[in-house]
Amino acid sequence: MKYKAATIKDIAQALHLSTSTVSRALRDSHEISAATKQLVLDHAAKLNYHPNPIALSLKEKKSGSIGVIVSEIANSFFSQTINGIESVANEKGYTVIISQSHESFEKEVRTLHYLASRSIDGLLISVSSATKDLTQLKALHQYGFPIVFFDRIVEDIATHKVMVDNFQGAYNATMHLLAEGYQRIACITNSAHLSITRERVAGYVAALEKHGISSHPSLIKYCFHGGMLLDEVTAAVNQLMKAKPRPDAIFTTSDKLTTGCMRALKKAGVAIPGEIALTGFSNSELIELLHAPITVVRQPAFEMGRVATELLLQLIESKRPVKDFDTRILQTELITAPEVPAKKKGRK
Amino acid sequence: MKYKAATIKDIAQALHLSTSTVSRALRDSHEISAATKQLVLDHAAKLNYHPNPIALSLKEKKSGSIGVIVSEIANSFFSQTINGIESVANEKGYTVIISQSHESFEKEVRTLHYLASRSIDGLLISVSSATKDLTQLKALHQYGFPIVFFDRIVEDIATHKVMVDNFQGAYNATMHLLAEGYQRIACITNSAHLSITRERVAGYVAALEKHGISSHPSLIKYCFHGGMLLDEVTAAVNQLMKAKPRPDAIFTTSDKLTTGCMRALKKAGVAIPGEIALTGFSNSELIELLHAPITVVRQPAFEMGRVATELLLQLIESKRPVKDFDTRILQTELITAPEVPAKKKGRK
DNA sequence: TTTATTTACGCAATCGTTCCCGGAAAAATC
DNA sequence: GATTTTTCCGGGAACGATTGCGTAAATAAA
Repeated sequence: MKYKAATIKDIAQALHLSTSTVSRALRDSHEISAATKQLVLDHAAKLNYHPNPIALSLKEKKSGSIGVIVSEIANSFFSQTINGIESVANEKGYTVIISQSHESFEKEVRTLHYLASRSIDGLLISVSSATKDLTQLKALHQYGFPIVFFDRIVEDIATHKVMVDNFQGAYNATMHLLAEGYQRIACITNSAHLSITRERVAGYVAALEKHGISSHPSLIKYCFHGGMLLDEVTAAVNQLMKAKPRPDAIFTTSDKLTTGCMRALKKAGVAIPGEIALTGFSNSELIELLHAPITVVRQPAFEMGRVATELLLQLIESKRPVKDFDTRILQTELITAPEVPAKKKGRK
Repeated sequence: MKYKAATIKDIAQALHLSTSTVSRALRDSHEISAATKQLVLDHAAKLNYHPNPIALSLKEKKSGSIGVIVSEIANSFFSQTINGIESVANEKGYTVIISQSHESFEKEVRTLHYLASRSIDGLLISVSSATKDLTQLKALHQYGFPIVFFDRIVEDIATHKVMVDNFQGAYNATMHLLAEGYQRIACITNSAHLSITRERVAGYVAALEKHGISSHPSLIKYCFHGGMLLDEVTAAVNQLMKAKPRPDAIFTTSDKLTTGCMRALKKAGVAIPGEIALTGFSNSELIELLHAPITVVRQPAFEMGRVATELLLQLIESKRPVKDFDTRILQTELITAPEVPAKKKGRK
């Protein structure tokens, strides 16, 4: 199916003009007479002419598109972030190309190569939970390629970064559980490679210590695949349920882990919050409809997307190499569950 | 921040060769000596050379990317569909450019123009609930531009289409409610413009008639914005709750409507399924975690994405104009709620 | 040795657009 | 009427890569 778009040359031939004249007429140059301009414009409209963006890109040495790599689109947090990214990008006339790593390092690297060779002008990335080797990213970065990290940061690479105050978010959530009287709080978290994992676990530990409770390594479960594999989460939950003094609460550090944990508990027949309380990071809009009303840490995902994109475009459009980089920290919000069963109150 | 990629010319100059020789060496042409090939390959690796896809696109007159327009990414059904689209596209070496209409006709038209002028090779689209004017789409189609419709079809335009058996899905869901003894079943559905609305409502009506129940227009509520506006759904629910003989069940025809309806019922303090039963289309993975276990119609979203993309690529890569078009109908699945409260059984 | 055939490479056009020059005709100035 | 200045437009290179064609040298066949 061949579909041939009209070119400047078509207009030129039809009107017995040169391509330069047509080009200038279309760009409303001052050195073209009003009569000729009108002629060209009319004919262009008749042919439904649109400048070929690919030819433009080739000349301008920029594609007008930015790449985004996230682990999963089917994740409230990321889809909200993408909405933020899209809103800024479209405002500025950029196209957004979204790719998913599905938490696989190999897929991430493939995607990275693919996007980079696809002539995108810059990259927004939240690394996969499996990412430990940074050579590819570093190479791209040292090459002068504009990259902005969001959510899951890579500390080693000097560029703009946007994230939430993970420590504080986790701290608040844990403090909330402690305030409700829970004492033995477990934590199910992501791959230990991730910046967000370290920070969120640190916040959790700090909250416990604030209450004079020392954190138990056996109560912190790392899920390498970040909740992508339900089995992994289920295993973590089951191990926790078998601990000698059973934990009375679980704090989860991501969307998939929160819902995965809930799924595992439901399957195991453990009542929330009757037998165990649950609190975690989540941007799902369905939280309030869940069978167990839980308190969640919500991230300003849309805002994060906006900020990251603004920084990236700034990087792309900067005339000279940018040397000092921003790290923007946004605040999370603790959305407390509408009603906490009375029996739980004043448990301490 | 200028980032200059190595070109074929750089290699040619460094090695005192012509660009043609370098190009042929890289493409492993038989008319280049093994020695020269090795030289070129080595130098290309050293410079981290990658062919400029934009230059290629200009020559080949194809961009190697396809556009996708959906109403919302943050919707389980669409994000699953996109995963299917991505899987096929990537297999075949195509890039996917995703855009959202947010159920706005204006945004859809803007996006359409934008994508079309962005040199995509083809388009996959599920039209917005607000789309009534088809001139833009028709123009593009008559122009010979490859388009495949999925989910929300446009009947007037002759091209490949992929959808589920909406009639049957709705019929099954309604029959399920009837089998459980519900008699007065309302329906909350999408904009009346949409193909899926007509078909699903027809399935609902047919099931009622099968049981000798005539459908009441007052029990069918059309939400123009397709659940994007919670207020609209809430209003519909509230009206239904005030009907003289109150309906004892609601059938919803889309993801957003199902959860929106549940939200409205919860706010109104109406118990599900105690006071009213709910069944509807939904691809959300959180359904089983909701406070009210409901039966849902699930669509093979991933599969739909795959099939639609295969058809589109077939259209794009076809040598001559395609004249006869496929309409693929996939089957839905009724996922019945795990346990239905006994009191509801044998209500009739 | 002469002719025919490979082998191995360079030249130049092409894709669609922009933009630097250069220049003819018209208009303005002296 | 002669010169200068505008006005308006065309020629051609450039962006990065591919490819048909031409051709020198090297090799094979006569």
